Amino acid sequence: MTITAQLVAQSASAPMRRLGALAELDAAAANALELAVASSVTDRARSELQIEGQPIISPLLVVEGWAARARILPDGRRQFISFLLPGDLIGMCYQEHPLAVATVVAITPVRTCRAPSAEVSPALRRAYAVSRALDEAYLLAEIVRLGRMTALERIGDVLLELLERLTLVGLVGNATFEMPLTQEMLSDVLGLTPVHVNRMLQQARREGWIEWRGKRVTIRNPVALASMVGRVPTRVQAP
Amino acid sequence: MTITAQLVAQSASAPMRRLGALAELDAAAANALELAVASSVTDRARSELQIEGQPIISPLLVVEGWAARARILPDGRRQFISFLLPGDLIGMCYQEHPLAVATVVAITPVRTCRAPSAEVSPALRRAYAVSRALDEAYLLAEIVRLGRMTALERIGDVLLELLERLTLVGLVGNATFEMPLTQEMLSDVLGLTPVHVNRMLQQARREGWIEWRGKRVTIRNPVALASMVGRVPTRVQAP
DNA sequence: CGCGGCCTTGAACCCCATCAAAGCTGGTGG
DNA sequence: CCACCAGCTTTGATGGGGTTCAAGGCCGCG
Repeated sequence: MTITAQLVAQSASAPMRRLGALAELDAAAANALELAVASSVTDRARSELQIEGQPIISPLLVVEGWAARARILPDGRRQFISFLLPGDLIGMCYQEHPLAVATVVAITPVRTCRAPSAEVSPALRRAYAVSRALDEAYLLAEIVRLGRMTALERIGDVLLELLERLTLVGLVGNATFEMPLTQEMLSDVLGLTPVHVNRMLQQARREGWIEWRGKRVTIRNPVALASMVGRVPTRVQAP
Repeated sequence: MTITAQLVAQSASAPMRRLGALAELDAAAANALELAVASSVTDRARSELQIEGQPIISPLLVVEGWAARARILPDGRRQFISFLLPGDLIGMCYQEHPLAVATVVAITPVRTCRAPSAEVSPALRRAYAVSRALDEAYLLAEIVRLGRMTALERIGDVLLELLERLTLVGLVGNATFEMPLTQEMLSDVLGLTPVHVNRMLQQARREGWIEWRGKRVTIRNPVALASMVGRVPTRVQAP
């Protein structure tokens, strides 16, 4: 990679970086993305970008910040379905009159824009398709975590997933990344209580798996941790 | 519905019934489906229709029988991701060179056929889109089950989901349906041990929620059970 | 009649939940 | 610059939901 290309990559928006990593984008796709990102809006943390059961007006792209897809049971129990990171698509459906199947809440202030139509370019359509396949793969991973992993394994696995996904958008350096989640939010995605997450995190730190100070997380030895929790890199298409 | 239309509906294949319920099919779609179903093949129970990490040759339609998507951890722990029922799609992706993200195992002898291309008709494409959206909604439901429900609630919820899905294909009469699952398979989808599933099933029977004799399951009062486990009908598009 | 697969039962244990309270930290205003 | 406060993290004690291990019972089938 040339120095100028690097600079471009650094300055490009997260959606551009992510979708560009998923499929080779042509000029039409790049232009459409740049245009879309230019008119992005910011929502406050805790605001709801989509509400379960409500119609989806337009699919969105996360430009900056974190969000989560959540479901709430009638008695108040809350489960996070997945995290939405910069570059991720929200509510991209192909059926008519789509309804949101989960509520999307902003974890940090979140900047989003409307996702350009797939019609814009075959390259963009391909990128969307891969993105969608990845989304589904991560849902499966979440199911396995919740169904068959211990608390400690869940924590290691979800952190490795975040590392993997943030790497794709270029937000990781030295196995270290910004982590805006509270322990309570982690517990909501891991199907645990905040108290137990706290204790297991302490153990993970004590045993030297991870470092977590302030809002920065470092995974000490990603390869070793991956083999410990039985994790393999997520792949949805043959090279 | 006229009597002849009913007869047609009864004699139609499961994919035709299900996809026809998801979107109004035109003649092109119906013909393509009929043609595809005509050349279906049967796999023995326990055989693997797809293997995690392997390329997907062609998307399939389940014509008859049950299968499951599964993931196995290195140490042998197994988690079922979802059940595949008659009329369901398997491995329908839009990216190039797709890889299977889970293993598909036959629970009963399973008859499948290649899924006709979406190019065949806009109606078929619409049906596929709705089917896909439903699949995702059921994945979310599974995540909530595993993350935030008690064992008893998980059992009630998954049985209601099966009732809902089988109703769509016309395989339910009087809240009763054929249930080829062993308790071990149920435990694999519910993230529990077979022993505990057994005990909770006994409780569910004792308290009169369900009846389960041989391979037939009856849900005594679906509406009451739904409100008890906090379940709402799955909807992915506005009317 | 025997056998394999599935269901059932018992006892002991442990992981994680629950409830409650105390420490910490970063941001805000005086 | 300090005091204050809200939100987050940490800690302790206790209890329960689910697991584990092991054995026994049932049933359909060859």
